[in-house]
Amino acid sequence: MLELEKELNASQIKAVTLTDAPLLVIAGAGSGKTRVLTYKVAYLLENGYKPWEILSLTFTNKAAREMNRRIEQLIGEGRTRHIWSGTFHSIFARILRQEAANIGYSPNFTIYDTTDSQSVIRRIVKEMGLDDKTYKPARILSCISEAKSRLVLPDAYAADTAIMRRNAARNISETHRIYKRYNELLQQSDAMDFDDLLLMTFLLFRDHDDIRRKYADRFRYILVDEYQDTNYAQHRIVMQLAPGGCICVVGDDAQSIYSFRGANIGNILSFSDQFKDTKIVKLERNYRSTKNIVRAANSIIAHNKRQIHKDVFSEEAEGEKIKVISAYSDKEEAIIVSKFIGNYHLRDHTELNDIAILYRTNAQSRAIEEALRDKNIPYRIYSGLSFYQRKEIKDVIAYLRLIINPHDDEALRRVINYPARGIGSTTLGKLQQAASDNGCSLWEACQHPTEMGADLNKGTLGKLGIFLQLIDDFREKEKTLDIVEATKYVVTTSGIQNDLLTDDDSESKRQNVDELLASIAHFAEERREMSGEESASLSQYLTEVSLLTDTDKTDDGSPKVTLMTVHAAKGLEYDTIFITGMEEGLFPSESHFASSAELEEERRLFYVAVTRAKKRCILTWCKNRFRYGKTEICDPSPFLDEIDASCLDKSSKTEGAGKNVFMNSTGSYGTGSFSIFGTRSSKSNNWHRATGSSSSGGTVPPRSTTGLQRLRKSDDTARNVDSISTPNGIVSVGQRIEHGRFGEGRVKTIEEEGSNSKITVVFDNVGEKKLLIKYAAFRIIG
DNA sequence: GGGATTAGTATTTTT
DNA sequence: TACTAATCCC
Repeated sequence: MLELEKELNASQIKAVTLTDAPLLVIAGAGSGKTRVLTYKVAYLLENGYKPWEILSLTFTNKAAREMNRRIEQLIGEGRTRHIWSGTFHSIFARILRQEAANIGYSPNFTIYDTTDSQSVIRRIVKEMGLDDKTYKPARILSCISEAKSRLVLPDAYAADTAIMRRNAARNISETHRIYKRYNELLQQSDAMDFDDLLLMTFLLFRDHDDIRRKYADRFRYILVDEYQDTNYAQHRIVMQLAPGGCICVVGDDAQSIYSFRGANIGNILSFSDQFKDTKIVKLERNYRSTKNIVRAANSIIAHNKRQIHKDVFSEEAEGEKIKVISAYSDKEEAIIVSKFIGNYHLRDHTELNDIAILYRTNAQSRAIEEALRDKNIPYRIYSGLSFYQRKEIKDVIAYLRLIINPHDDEALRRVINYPARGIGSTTLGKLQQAASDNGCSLWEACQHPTEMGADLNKGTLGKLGIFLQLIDDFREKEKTLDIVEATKYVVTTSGIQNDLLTDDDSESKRQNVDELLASIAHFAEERREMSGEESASLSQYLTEVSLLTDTDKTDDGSPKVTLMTVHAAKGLEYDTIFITGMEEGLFPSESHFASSAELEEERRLFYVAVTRAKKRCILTWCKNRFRYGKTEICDPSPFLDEIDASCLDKSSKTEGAGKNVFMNSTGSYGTGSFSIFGTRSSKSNNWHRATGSSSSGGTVPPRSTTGLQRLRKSDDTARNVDSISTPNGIVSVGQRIEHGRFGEGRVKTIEEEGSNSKITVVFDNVGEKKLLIKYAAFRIIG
């Protein structure tokens, strides 16, 4: 039985138990939003709703997982399995695969990522003979993306005079033709881009009311998290699915920071106009931060005009004042931050895991990384480039994509001559021409090149034939092998393995391919656990991977300071937060001075940054910043003046500035003075990036065998041992550990198998599970 | 087909 | 400055 009164405050209880009217929950920062959502699901389940009648939509995989974990914790594992819980994109991809026949797609359609989409556009621009200086792929794609997220199809796009006029003004008046052609090519390749997953779902429901009704009837209750971040398409689909208003959306307009990606703050501001008789519940008590931080944050956001009024308050301690510190340069700024961290760690015993350094742009991380390295402070960094964006990974995945969907032109182009097999750009050009002449995919053109008018010589035809046989062979093998075996087969047979082995500096690439294989194994294992299916399909894996980002990658959890952009920090919290680069033109970003709407978004971004802090918040800015190869003179951010002066530590300003003069003239501190972790060889990768090539970097001793050799060896060299070194410390048989999802348990056996080492653990509540050390999130408790 | 040079460009990026 | 992508040349 749920004990709501004990666990929740009055407005939280209201948000949980109100189920007979459309509900808008305005959840201030740190107000227990996830708590409310999980309790609400539990409450629904206790009040007659079946798991499969609940649809829970989030924006990130991480948020989805966190929700599921906490619901399980609340009501036990078994009952959550059939809840439709996931990201908009993954849930809709699932529906679209099920209903693919109705919209002219196959159930195995490919999901194109941004790179694939841009490459298609690049080709179209070339094909149409347009100037690639003005028709830049990224620019055009963002136009198309914007149109799709507003549910504007190519014909309507071309007919929209406002759009056409705007495009003409921007010198890209042919965009509508590119848009149309782009859609044709995607359809022909049996592929959808990210925006299509939403757009197609909308069209499916709009044009097939029986199908819409099927889902609308099934989902008796719908929950949507982060509603301020929904775009128009998502908003409309939600309306299609919840015509009766059995819906609860949760969000905070003050934390809307993704308008540049189409998020429409209006969706939450006007929610009650869209759904009749909407009830609004405001969660205003902040459980996260000190009074001082909440007051400071309120004073910042008060400068915005467009918002839903709320009184966020804290009942926590008064807390430290916010420090504002100026530095002479970005280098000094970094040194000051690392110095503070050293002090906090030594004097106040602040855990490194409880500290985060935030910045507006990724480029700012470099100086900070250097300063932290100098002081041997370990850090993890969430940066832009995803593991899955790496060339070697994309290559392998392209082969897998081709197995599932041979019409996937982008995958075919990627691998037709990798590894090199003598099918160069000339041949590809001819095939491409044949394909567009015949309105078919490249794959079909490859099947009958001569008939389709591609004039290839005997030798080339032979090479092409070998390639086609290779892919056919893969398609055959895929039917019988499980996904890990199939992928290994692809890596060895395609020649990728050989290519990576003959290249001396491919060590990290080999490791990455290894890691990919491990992640596939992990995926298969997880699927077996979750759904009880015998084996996961390649198609499922590819869907998951294409909708995955690097922030979803697991980390070993060892003590490290976290570095990331403010955007990436949304939804997270830390005891101590540094916000660096508080300069005019950087934060707020200079391109945002033009419109007040954009300045308000920057201000919300600053609000998000400050409200990440539980106890301590330090703001830094530099008088000089090195940008684009030049040192620029900077003024402090106007946002600094917007903070209520009573929340600021007055002494910090002068103190910081004074010291900087000293540091500037001396260049740096001695490296040993803040070496809190002893000296480590800079070669050993103690500070590996979250997106880095090796997830076992600092703790597992380096091996001399190459990645692929190790991988194959590890299959038959698995042996049982008594203890093993893991990123979380040494684990021995008989020890107790705590796992993020399974709770506490005792280690039964350990299989040493290189990077694929596993431990078998008997969990108190969920029984025996095998965990892959590399990925499992656990800690030793005894 | 692949290495080397050069030109261009540079927020934020849940999917 | 530093990275990527496109093109050039062998």
